[in-house]
Amino acid sequence: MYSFTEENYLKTIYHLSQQKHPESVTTNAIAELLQTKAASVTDMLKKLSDKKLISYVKYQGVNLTEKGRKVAIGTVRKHRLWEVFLFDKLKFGWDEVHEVAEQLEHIQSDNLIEKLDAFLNYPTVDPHGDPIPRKDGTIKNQKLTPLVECKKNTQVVMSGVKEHSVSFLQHLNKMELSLGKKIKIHEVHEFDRSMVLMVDKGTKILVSNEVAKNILVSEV
Amino acid sequence: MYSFTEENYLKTIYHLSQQKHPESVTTNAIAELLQTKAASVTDMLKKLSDKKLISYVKYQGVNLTEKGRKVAIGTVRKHRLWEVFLFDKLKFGWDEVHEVAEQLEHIQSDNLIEKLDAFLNYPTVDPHGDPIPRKDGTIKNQKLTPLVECKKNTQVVMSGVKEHSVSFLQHLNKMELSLGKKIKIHEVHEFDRSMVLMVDKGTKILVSNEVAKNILVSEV
DNA sequence: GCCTATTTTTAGATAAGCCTAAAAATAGTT
DNA sequence: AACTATTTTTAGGCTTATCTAAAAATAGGC
Ligand SMILES: [Mn+2]
Ligand SMILES: [Mn+2]
Ligand SMILES: [Mn+2]
Ligand SMILES: [Mn+2]
Repeated sequence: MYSFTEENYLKTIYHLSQQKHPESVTTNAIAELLQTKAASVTDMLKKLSDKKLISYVKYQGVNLTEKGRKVAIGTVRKHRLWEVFLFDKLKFGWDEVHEVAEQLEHIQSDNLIEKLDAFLNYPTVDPHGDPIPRKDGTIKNQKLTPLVECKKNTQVVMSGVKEHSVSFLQHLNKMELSLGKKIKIHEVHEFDRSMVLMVDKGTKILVSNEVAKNILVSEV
Repeated sequence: MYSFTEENYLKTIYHLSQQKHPESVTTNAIAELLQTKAASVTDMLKKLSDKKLISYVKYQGVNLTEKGRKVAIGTVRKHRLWEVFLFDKLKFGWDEVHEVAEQLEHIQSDNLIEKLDAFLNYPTVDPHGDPIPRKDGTIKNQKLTPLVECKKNTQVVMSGVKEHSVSFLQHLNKMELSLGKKIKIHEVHEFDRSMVLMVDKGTKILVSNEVAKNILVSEV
């Protein structure tokens, strides 16, 4: 139905429009996320606009139409289901799944995605804790709190990440921090806002403020 | 490493060179299998030749080089592993797997294929009974016999198909014939060379000569 | 050896997606 | 309101993979 490239653009516009609501998405922002040039983005925006997938006014940025939003969410759904497959079944690391899912998300077969969903037992979140859109396009968005906002002595569960970069995920691997771990905030250092955590009742570990800002937790 | 299109051309040349040995593969044969035009094929042959993937002499047809054969076999390996995944894990029918595997085979990640292979428990044949090339490029080719060559009262196991079309596979579904079934040749009608089979010691079924020619069997 | 049907290649276009460089529009500052 | 820095678009090209139509090569019959 839609090309590899069109799906990538729509997904990118979708992600950007989630970030800075309710502003329109800019040409440069798209170019940066897609690692391409602004001129190329303008070309594609015209094409997507012709196909009624976005509403686009020259120089004013873009917004997804309902039609475009459906395609974008469908692509996000495919991406996250594949990530679950790679992580749960093939034993990829959570730092490795994104790159491969970036390709797999463009395989065209509705039947494939439905069967994959069933095979994975209808997962609701991906390996990074992000929600998997349902087939009908709805998304159950559970609000997660940045670890940094938690007070001393509270008990929480690590449930997501704000930053998705490979280097950040690998850093968490080294710290043996992964989704599902029970975390108790043992101490918060005033000086640099670093936190001492008690993980799964094991040894205490220290995380920097930068790390604590990018870990998302939920109540026990 | 190699594009979607290049992989498809190399795989097609490989399949054609398997069929009619030791002749060179012709431009028209490639065009027909790929559902494209001869002029387009000539363009691609030049490109593949420049990349030393095929040996190509104008008007004389093509042959894969060792380098090209490796890429082709790698693609066949990926295709058949994905078919096993779709059939065994996602419960696709054997008439449905080819189309989707045609896309999945182009996902670029050596790691993915190794992990998929392990997940599937290192299968040796795909859902059509075709051998899966090993990682090192070797292929264990067990010789299968066309059912039509079997004599009355012999007992065999259905182990492959010669024809891979969706309509033939669906016809076999209707007849409840699938890989692994034990077949005893109960009778061979002289008139139209149709055969009466006893399947899994159940009821007798009649298959036409056309069908019997395209079923491959091995000894019990 | 020549003629003809068939196959294959060349020539010239097209479409998608990308690029650089230049021009135009916008937004922020005075 | 005018100047300027930044953003965005346009203009013109490039690459990959296609196509149609025409030209060239080949193979087979006589
Ligand atoms: Mn992608
Ligand atoms: Mn994810
Ligand atoms: Mn393919
Ligand atoms: Mn197969």
